[in-house]
Amino acid sequence: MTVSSLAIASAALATDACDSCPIRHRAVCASCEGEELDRLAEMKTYRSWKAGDVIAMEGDELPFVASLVTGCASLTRTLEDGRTQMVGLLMPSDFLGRPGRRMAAYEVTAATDVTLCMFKRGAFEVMLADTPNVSRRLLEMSLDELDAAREWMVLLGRKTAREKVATLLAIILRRASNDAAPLRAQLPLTRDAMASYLGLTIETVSRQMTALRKAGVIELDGTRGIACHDLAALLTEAGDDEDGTFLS
Amino acid sequence: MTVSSLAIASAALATDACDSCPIRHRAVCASCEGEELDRLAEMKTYRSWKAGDVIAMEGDELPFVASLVTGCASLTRTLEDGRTQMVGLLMPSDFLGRPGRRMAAYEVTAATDVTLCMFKRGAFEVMLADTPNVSRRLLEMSLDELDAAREWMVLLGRKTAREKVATLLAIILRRASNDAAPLRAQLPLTRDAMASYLGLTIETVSRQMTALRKAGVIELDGTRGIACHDLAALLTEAGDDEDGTFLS
DNA sequence: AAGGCGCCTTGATGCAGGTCAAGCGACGTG
DNA sequence: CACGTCGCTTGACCTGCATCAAGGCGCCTT
Repeated sequence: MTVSSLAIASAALATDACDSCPIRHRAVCASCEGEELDRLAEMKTYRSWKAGDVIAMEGDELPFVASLVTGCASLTRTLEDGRTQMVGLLMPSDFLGRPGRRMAAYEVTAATDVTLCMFKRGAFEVMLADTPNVSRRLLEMSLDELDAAREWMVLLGRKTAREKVATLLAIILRRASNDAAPLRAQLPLTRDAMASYLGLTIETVSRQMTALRKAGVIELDGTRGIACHDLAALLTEAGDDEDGTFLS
Repeated sequence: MTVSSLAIASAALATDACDSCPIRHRAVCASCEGEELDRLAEMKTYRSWKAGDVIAMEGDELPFVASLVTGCASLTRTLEDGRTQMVGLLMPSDFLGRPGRRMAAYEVTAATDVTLCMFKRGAFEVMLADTPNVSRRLLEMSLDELDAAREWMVLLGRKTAREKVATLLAIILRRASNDAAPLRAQLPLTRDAMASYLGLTIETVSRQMTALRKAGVIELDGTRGIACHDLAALLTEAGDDEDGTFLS
């Protein structure tokens, strides 16, 4: 409403990680007009967690919805006997919390240090109801997540351990480095978290990582750093080396 | 707009499977007002497929969105080497097609005989844009599907073959019979489709079905009929019978 | 009636990935 | 410094499911 809040809004529009938008993405900001941005700016608060912190347990009251600003968080489901499967991996600009449902359906854990931009449910849902641009964007984001979940199901149901690990590494490498070989990244996940993502055990993940390294398709730098000159090789040739060239 | 179309709308409201609503569900119809129902009635057309028919291949142009009226259809993804994983199972009132994307992202196959209620994309999207009730309902449905996909991921990633089969049977039994033991159903899926759903082979599905029958937790009637007096037993005790009582 | 086909079941065997166990390097703490 | 812990790796072994193969049953066609 005031000149200063509009100035903040314009500044936000100049970056990809828009600061004033619940969905934290330029595509939305571009369609948010002044008044909406003002309302959002008044609703939001920030909060941070350390790597490993549990942000919410399954069944907890989650009195906010939020947009992930920095870091990486996971959604996991645990069966009665303790088996656990990751079912969501949130990266910056991803949305957390379901409008209209206060209970957390999954355990939410900070994989790395995390900052959330949080909105009180009441205010957010009022805004959703009378801001078609934002609700349409939220629908798009849900459908993108559904597509991602379906790709993930193919991975869980049909891929071999080596393909699983290669696929996950490729996803992370692509997100981290915007092209320009060699692709490099710091893994935001522990081996445990990777195993949970992939439906494998930690030992199998570890073995496949060293197998990929020995096959020459990736390089490891310490326990978190990875590099890859050829994503295609990672994804297709992974599992060759039949003559054992790299093992001798 | 006319008296007769309003009459049709009211009649539709009296049943759960609403005939005039793109989302085919009373919850939506209850929030759809007269004018919207009229517009929907003018947009829709019906079309049927036989069991086994391919409704759309991955990458096909899908010039409509639709609501599944009767029967059961599957979404599947196939890897380059032919491995295939089901990633969606549509039942009556489920929605098919993504607004804003004309390409089919998955192969759509009729599991049983199927009828779709179809809407031209252009008209549907115009209506979406200025009908908040319907677009909100579509968001809810997407989020429900996302939850279902995540349950499915737990199944694919962490459950044993026996648990997988038991879980699928329980889902079908619950949908088919509204309580009142013994639960009975005709499976809408072939063993092949079940294997595709579960990330297993057809042989393993078959073996687990007979194991569950021998353990006494289900009965089989021909190849498609199943019954179960005790869902809890199916889901928890599945895999016991350690002393072989039922095998002697 | 014979033959063929689609769908399902059952058996024998092999292997990918799980399980159990040991050890290693980095880091923090008394 | 010794010690414990945490995250990771590696090895040895085992098992659940895939694979390969055969056969049964219902149904259609000729």
